[in-house]
Amino acid sequence: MYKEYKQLNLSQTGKEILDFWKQKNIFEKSITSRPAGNPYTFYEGPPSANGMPGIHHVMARSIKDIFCRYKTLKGYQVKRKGGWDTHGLPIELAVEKALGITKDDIGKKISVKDYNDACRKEVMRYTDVWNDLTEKMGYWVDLNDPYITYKNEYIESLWWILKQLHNKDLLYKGYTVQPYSPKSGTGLSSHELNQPGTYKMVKDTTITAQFKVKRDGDSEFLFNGIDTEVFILAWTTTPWTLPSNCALAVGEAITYVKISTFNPYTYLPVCVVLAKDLIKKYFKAEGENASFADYKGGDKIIPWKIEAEVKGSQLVGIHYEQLMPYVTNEDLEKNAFRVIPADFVTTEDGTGIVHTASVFGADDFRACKENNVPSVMVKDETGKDVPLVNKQGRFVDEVTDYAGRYVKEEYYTDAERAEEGFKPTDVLISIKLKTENRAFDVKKYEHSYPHSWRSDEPILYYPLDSWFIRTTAVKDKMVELNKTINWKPESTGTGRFGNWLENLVDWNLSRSRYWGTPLPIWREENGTEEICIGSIAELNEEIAKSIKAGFMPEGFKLEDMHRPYVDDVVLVSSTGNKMLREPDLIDVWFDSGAMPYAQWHFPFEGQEEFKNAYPADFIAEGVDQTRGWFFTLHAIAVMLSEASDEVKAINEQVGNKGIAFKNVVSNGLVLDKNGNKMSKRLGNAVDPFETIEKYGADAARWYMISNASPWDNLKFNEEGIDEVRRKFFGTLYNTYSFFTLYANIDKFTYSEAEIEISKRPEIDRWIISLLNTLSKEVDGYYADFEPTKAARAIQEFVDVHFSNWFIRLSRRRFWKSDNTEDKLSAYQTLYTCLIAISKLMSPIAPFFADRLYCDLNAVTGKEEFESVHLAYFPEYDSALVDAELEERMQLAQDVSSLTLSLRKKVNINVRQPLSKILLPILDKSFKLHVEQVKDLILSETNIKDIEYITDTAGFIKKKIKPNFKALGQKVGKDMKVVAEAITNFSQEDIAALETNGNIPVLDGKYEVLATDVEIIAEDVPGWQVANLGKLTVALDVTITNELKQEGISREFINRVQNIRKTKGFEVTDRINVQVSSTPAIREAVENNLSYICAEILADSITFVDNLTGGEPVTIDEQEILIAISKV
RNA sequence: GGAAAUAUAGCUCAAUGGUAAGAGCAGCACCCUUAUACGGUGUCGGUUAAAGGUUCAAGUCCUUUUAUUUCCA
Repeated sequence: MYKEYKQLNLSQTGKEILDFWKQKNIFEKSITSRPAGNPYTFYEGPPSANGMPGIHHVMARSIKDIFCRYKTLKGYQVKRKGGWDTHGLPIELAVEKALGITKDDIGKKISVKDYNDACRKEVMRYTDVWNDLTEKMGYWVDLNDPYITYKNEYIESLWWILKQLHNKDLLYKGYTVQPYSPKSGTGLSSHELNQPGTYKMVKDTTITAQFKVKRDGDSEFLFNGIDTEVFILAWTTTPWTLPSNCALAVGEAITYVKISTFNPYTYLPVCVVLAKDLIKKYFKAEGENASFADYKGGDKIIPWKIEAEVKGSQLVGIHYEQLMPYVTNEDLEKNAFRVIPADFVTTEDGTGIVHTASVFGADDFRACKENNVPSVMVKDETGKDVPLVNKQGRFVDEVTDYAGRYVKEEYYTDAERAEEGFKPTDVLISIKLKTENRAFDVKKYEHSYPHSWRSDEPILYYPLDSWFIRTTAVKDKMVELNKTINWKPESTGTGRFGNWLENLVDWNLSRSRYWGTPLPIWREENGTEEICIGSIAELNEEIAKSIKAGFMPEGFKLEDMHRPYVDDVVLVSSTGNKMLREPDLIDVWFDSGAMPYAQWHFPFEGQEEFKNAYPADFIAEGVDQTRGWFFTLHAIAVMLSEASDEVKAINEQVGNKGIAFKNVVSNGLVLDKNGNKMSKRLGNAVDPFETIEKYGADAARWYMISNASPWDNLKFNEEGIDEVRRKFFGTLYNTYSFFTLYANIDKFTYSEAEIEISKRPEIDRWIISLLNTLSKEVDGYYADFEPTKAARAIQEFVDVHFSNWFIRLSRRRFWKSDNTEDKLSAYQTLYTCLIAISKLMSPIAPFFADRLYCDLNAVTGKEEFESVHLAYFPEYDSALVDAELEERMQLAQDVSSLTLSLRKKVNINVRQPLSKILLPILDKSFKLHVEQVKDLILSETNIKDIEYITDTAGFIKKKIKPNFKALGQKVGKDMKVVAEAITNFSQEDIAALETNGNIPVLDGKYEVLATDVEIIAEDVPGWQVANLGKLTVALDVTITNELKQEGISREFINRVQNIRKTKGFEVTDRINVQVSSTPAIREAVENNLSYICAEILADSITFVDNLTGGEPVTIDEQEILIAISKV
């Protein structure tokens, strides 16, 4: 007996199948049953278990799961090692929140050790929840032996990688300009800067400074027609950066003007350059072209005059005199103090020319680097280059006038600021520039400026030491190899990722934190010697030397590679000096990007595993990982392909040019149903557990996959899941219950010999043909990482073709009580489809598919596998595909549909038989095709016969339409006239074209062939007619007395069947019928008695007057009574 | 500011440059059913985000703009 169910319950099915998988170790078997020599490699991007999983994780993981399951069906061995991302800022923040501390308290209120212990616990906090979701959603990944990024082995692999890079000079120390708090002496992360309240309105002294143009070949044009000095004006809100000025930035497309006027403080005649759009900010309209001769120093109205206009691009390259020449050198004189182009320059405010101090602004730093402008720096006591402002925020001694002064007023204590004569440094600079004829405008200006959330003081943008990976050294290779990676969607690879690679800068690895992978670099204090440690063994060797040198205690052993323990390690240099570890941690993205190597503890262990799983065939994550995981995987793989002999050797063996993954699917976001981001705060986040519990994982997965391509954002709507449940799973479930209903009655166990496909009836061969076409299509879609197309194709097949055509039209074949070959054929065909569907859908809906597969197979034992996930993908057999058959079945569906629409139009319902339909013959093969599906059409539409007519009698009215595609090449620009001529063809013209095969148009300019047009039989005068494309159906609506009686008989059958159903009779129960009837109905029933009895399984129908206890029913507006009883 | 994606019916999505822009869902009306909470037929619903351009022909190609989103700065 096939298992029968009361109703579809996907949630319950999911739970039961999950148990079944666990008990029978199906996941393990899905791997061990495939040959190790045929691997398909998947990398799991590690999630962080310190946050709860959301519905978007179900999305991302469904995609991963689908392709892994698909490849298993295709015979590959797909190992899926799980992983956990355990380091990073979110974990630190969670711990700080939980403990109620801030970063400042680390090392004070709480020891670094306790802090790190707390992180270690925090990071696996929701592991159980994650594991639970993984199981319930049906995501198969090996959680028994996951890689965990905080483990010593994992970190050791990272150190090894870093050492490979260090050996090839791909790891170096430099600096970046970052937000910096002098008070607390630390850099701030962008996260910290994004805290609410960090940006505040402040009033700063601002200076529009005059930079004196050097007169030379480049600048000569500026001196045309004037006899004063020429200055470029640049505005700054941070006057303290002026001694560090090294360039002026202009927008190349911006228009600038040269203006003659007087300096408002020295009253000297000057000529200044600024953006044309900003003239009114600096000059009063009344002063324009006023008399220069009449001007006296101190006049309110200062005369001015535009001398010339120039484009920014003309200014580029002009040299100017250093504004505040405290520090200079040969390099600076030669390469700095010039005008450079920059894309960030606007005419929003200031002068349209930006004062650039490379070490005190991120944009400045970048622009100067791009233009090879050196920075204004001094040497400290160790000979290292340092900026003119020290780490406390004070000017260095070289800036003689302000040596030791804080650059920001807020860094002084309130007492100091209250002292008489106290002036902020910015003000002192202003005064100096005013007297030197170098300030054009000085005023207070209120603007928003970031503050440190710790000390509440304005931050500085300041150059901080950082360790970098020289990714730019392998940029070209990264770009080249990226072109060999298959991106889904393609645009993410060429666009977002490709552009990112084109504009690659060196990877800043440094993070000033506590919980993360420590940088394995020890340095002498003066920086002359450094060592990069690549393994624990190497470290121990170095420690031994250090113990010998007396720097470390006897017997020291590093148990945990994290801080603070690792900071206890002091090494000894070749010259006998102490070497301390560089205090930075490395970017957590390096952790996850190194997982191909570190997950196996390569190269210390797992060489075989690594070799068999490198590179990945397939990875998938959200599109937000493009510059995260996707990039770090790619970057590390490409660098190691250059830097590591071990990796090079393996690349050679496996034929890898240096990539980490071959195929990558980057999925979009999951939004709420209104297209808003899901967030806990807004309360619109969908709980994945609730969803799975309510609808089942299969419905959720199918919905997400079938609804939109993975890379489009998904607007998650619960109603959509319900629709999927009803429409797809509901329909499929019904096809299964239909099968079991009759198969159990007939004891069909597929024990009979297979009926040859060629001997099966038309409809069976048709659905088998479609099924094979479907298998091929779906296979192609999965192989091409197009799960949405696969799901939609399966859905369409199940709903439209399988359920609503094949089964509907085959129903009668199952009722027949005798076990004919036709019936057997119907069973075998239906069964074959169900089994194939279970396999095709199993990657997307793994639970229901397995239930379907197992329930069927439990009776027949036709399949040798205990789970659909151990089976193989349906083989496509081209011999079973018959395109013509598929075509004519389509014809049958279309003719039926048109006939039904005609019935509706004239209000004759389907139970009323009609004598015939009329089909105009379009071409010779048409009639042949229709004849083969005639019976299907007739029974579906309840029509007695089909007649064909040709147009020889001039009976049919035809319509002609130009075929634009065919005509386009022929007539080109004459299309409009030709099309009009064709549309205006008379019936005779059309007839002529049909008989001759061609007809001239436009006085013979063109020959129109039959293939250039579409001819449709539009109308059959006097008949009810309907059209669909080229197809036309005419219906004979005459109802003879005989037809009428047959119609009544059908109504009668319908009423009896309804009564059977309400009375709960089995479909096999035989009955006796008593009727109290009108004469008309009695006559109709008696004339069709044997037919009716056969349909309703009646042994007898007797007519009685005044029947008691019968059911009242209405047929043809006549009331009668019917009583039925079991025999 | 840079890069990318998306924009088609109330909703979710289709539509090799080829001329009536289609499905499903939802709504409405009628019908069918010894598998079906299914289905059928009809109806309602569109300035294909906007504006230019290329072309005999544009939802589709090009340019600009707008909106939403993501990543980077």
